[in-house]
Amino acid sequence: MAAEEQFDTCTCFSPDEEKVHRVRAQVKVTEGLGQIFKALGDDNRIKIAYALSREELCVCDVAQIIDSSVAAASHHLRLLKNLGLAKSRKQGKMVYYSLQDACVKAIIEVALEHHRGHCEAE
Amino acid sequence: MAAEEQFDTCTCFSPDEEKVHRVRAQVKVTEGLGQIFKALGDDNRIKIAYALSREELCVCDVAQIIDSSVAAASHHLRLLKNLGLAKSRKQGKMVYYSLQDACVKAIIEVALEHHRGHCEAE
DNA sequence: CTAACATTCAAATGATTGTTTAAATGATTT
DNA sequence: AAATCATTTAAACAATCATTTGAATGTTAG
Repeated sequence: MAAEEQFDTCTCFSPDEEKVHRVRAQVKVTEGLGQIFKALGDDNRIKIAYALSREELCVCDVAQIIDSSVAAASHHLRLLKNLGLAKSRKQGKMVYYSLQDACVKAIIEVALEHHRGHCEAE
Repeated sequence: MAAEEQFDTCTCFSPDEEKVHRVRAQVKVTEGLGQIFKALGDDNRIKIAYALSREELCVCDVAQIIDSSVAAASHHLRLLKNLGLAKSRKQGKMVYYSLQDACVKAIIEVALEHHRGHCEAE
């Protein structure tokens, strides 16, 4: 019994082999999608994103809202912008940020709905 | 000029003080919301979540789909379950996982829509 | 009861990531 | 032009998190 040990941990291959291969192919559409969630998966950045869904804000405002240094706020805002979740507008020395589009707002709102428990069970 | 230096980095306090305080209060509704996004913000877990939105799967299936060890798959599934994003059902020695509700599915779908670029600009 | 199997658990390692600090842009005002 | 201010950048540090490994549960079949 040495040749069969090429399968290291689990032997439940045959029963759902077809299913596994099918889903494995479908799952490829999520490529790169994780970054969007990763961006919103920080306590400070979800605060920022929600704040931007309510008002256009400058870096300094954001820093005060999340109670952080300006550098940290700028860092988070740049990340959100680079991922296409936020956009910026320069006016004088100030830079104003807002959400990229209604779709980003929708993501936050649906997640909030789930978080509040207002979801039909399946 | 020593007394004024209690403000460490930024002096733009007065112009939007009211705005900042208002948004700072609104932002509190996002408390705990970051965890949901953090859960979906891992490349393997978003794959798992999307897979579960398509089919009910056992731990072993999931491990093969994301090409990981069974222990790692189990770890991710438990995390999704603990956060209320997935649910499980035991049948014999197997444990079958699926998404918690339609709301979780909606979060993924809206995010996918944004990721594909099918979003009305603001 | 024993053996085999799917899953879970727990500790340790390695990699990612958020924050801090200090310096550097870019823009306005005097 | 010099000084001030908002923002950005970069490097260093601290903290978080995913994965691995090996062992432990709990379930079914012989």
